[in-house]
Amino acid sequence: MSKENINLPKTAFSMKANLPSKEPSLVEYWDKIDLYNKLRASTKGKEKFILHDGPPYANGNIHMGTALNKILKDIITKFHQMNGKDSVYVPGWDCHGLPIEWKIEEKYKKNKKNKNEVPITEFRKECRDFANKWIKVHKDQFKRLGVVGDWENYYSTMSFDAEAQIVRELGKFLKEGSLYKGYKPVLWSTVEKTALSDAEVEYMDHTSDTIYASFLIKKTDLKELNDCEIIIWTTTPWTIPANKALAYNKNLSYLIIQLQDDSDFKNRKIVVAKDLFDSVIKDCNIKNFKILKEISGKEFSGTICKHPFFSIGYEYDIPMLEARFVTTEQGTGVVHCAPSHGPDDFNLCINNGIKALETVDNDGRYTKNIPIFEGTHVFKANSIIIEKLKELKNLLANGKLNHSYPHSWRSKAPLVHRATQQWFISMESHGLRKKALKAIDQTQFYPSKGKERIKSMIETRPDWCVSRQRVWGVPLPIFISKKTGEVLVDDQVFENIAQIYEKEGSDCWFSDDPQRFLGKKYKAKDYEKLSDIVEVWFDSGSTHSFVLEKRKDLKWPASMYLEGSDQHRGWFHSSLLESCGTRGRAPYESILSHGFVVDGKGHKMSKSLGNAIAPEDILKKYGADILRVWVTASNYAEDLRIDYSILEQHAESYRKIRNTFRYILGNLNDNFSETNFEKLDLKSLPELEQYMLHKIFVLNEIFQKNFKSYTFHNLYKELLNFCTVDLSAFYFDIRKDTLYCDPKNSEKRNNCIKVLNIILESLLSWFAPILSFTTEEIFKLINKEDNKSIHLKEFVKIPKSWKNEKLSERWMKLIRIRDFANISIENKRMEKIIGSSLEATIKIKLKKKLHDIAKDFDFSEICITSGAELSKEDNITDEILVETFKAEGQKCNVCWKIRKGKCERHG
RNA sequence: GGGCCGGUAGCUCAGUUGGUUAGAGCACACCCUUGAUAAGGGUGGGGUCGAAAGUUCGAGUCUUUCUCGGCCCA
Repeated sequence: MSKENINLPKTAFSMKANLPSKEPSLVEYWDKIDLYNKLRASTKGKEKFILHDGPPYANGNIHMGTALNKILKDIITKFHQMNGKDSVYVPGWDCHGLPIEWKIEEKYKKNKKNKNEVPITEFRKECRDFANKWIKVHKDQFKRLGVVGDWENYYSTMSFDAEAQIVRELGKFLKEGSLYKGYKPVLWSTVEKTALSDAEVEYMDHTSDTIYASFLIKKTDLKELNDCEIIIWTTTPWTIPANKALAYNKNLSYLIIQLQDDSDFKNRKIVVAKDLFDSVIKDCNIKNFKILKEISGKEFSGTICKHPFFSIGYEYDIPMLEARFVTTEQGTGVVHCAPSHGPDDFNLCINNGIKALETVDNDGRYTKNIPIFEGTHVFKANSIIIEKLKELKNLLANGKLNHSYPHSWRSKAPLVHRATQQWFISMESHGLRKKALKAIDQTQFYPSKGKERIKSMIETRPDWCVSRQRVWGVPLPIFISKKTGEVLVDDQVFENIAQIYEKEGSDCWFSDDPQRFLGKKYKAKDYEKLSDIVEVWFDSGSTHSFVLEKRKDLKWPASMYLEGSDQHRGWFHSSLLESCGTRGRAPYESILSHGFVVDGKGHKMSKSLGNAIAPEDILKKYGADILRVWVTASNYAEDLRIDYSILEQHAESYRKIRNTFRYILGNLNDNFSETNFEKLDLKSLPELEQYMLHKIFVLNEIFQKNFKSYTFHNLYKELLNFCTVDLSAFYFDIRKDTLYCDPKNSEKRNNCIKVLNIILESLLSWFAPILSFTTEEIFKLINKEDNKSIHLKEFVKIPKSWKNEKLSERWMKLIRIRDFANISIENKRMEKIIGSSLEATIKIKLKKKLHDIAKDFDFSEICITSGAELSKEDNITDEILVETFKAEGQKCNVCWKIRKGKCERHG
């Protein structure tokens, strides 16, 4: 007998995956067979599942976070598709905004070209080209990950119909009256010359000048305060000229102190909070002093001070105002208020009838409203202000402080608060906050903690500032009457603008005659045309209107929005507000948020730490399916760790899965035949096969449960365990004998082949959304027809009849006996009495109860030994006792079993 | 600095309403196999659950503080 006479596995499915070189050809294949449209056709008319793509910014190569995001989206889309829904995925890109504008400006700077000399439409064209270029790059990178979507008809926020629809959406807010003109301090970058959104600000350490300055009391109701000086502390001396008020806390105690050191302040009386007294004394190096009196903050009421620059033209009154935001964390317990330069200051002043003026221009220079210092840049003003205070003897002390301070994320330059004219959507005027909170309650969150996160943000957020003083964006469609100062609100005008944009885009707003937009009803000379653009969060917040609503293949609201957890403040947030403002509900039914990709130690990835991994490198080394395994096996509710050792581990489990497939394919000789699950005659199968079908039934239940809760990492673990524990180490190992050594036409072998077919079909469908490439590779091997794909299949439907708890319980007991046998065999193996388990014969002693269950089974088969004797034995300590002996006799050349005399099967 | 979330074996993850010696797979060690072979099988050693304190008859599971990490905000 030789190897030719037994049925050894044979397959074209290689053990080595070679994913990096194999995967790209599968991407081509999907393109070639037009998989996306085939998918649409295959589920036409079925219930839709719409995962609306959150648009990535069309700039730079994708990073791990993007890869994670897209793979997760693809997995979910495929799951729903295979679950029988029409699961449509339309990818999109976010295109407007500062980062691209900045890139183009940099290019100009390199070429020594001045941006202001370039026509605005030309500049915008370059921005558009830039975005288009990156969309193309991204598209290929996403496809390489195995992501299937409508790549030919993607959406972008800069498409003409998007720009048109954004105008219509803004029109709705204008018409309603919730979009209003405001005058508020915003964080302003004097480098980029623009206001920045929250997302564009980053906090970094910064060393500021600090000063203790004095404000002489001019008028007070408390006689002890006469001739006293209020001391304030600030880290922005340059805001002193814009000072309009002082804030105190009525719940604090304050001290009046007479200074006695030899200095400018000798014998002068100062006032500071009692709790901060020690730190002020220390900071200002005060040695000799006398505490004259302790007063309550309440007693400041009605007090008026003089500006420290009173004598040089700052002659206005500085009232003291009560404010809760004054604390004793640092400073003096009195806060200097410049309404143009801080939100707290602004609110306090406006509530007390003090208006903010334009004190600093776009470039960061003092305006004419700042006497003496006009034209000075605020970043150069500190030393000048400090000198002037010193000269006027109103500087008690100065120093430096290193603290966290807002910077531009792009230029890294420090920012300032500056009052500018801006356009806001009110959270209150038309109940937007209330609507949004209600919408959150009606939304399903995965994981559930996302709900509280976005809720607390909506509860406390201020009005939405939607204007930007830039050029690369959708222009605010606003005309202001020169006569009345009123905003023009007319549906016909908005629609006219929208229709123009639909044809040619929004560039024309900047170049064309305003009359064109106004139509015949109004005269251009009566109106001022705004040149602000809409902030980009409004763009992306409107995607639901120009993608979900406009496309016939989609539906509104979306079934799901899926992004990183930072988008609770980003896209989830802006989409919610936009949609609640215009349509009264969220544009999504559910939200799935994932954590961030961090390195193997849980630290964030950064260039400076050198711990970042590029998706590109992983694709080259391992392939996309390994990356997809990493996504699936990780718990996205938390941060996701990745490094090469983690990937190596996932690659290892991939190999296990691949070999599981390979074993099946080998024994089927790549001849797959589909089984009618419902018609399968269970009774005709051996118990072991029935048990495997039961296992498949149970696994399918677990699979469905985890799919519905989107807990893919648990699902993957179950699949992997099935492959390793139930198949490789158990079923496959036991059935090798039958598969290899029984005749091809034997009933037992055929039954096993039947089950292998079922296992193959099940595993393929379960793994298809995850291992999109590998399952397709296998599918192509076993399906000779052209133009087919595993992704066009549905998940297997497992008949309830496969469930057999009684049989399962029985087999769990048999497996326990097998475990005992293995330990006994291992002992003999360690003693070098036997090598392979087929060299052993075992004697199993069982107590009656277990014996009754086990007596009809052949344990030489279950334990892969040459012989097994079963006996009833009640005099044993354990329930089970297994003894192993060296099998005696001759080894059969075919099945390798050792028998005295001839082999029953092979003679 | 504030808010939220998290820290269970080397790795990825389970641990139901607090209750028997904390689980799985992978990795590791040793052995076997050479008819899944750059594969396969068996056995085994690893955590006291980020740290401390507290509540309780009893805590990975509740409370507080601290620490580390992440996200968001200032």
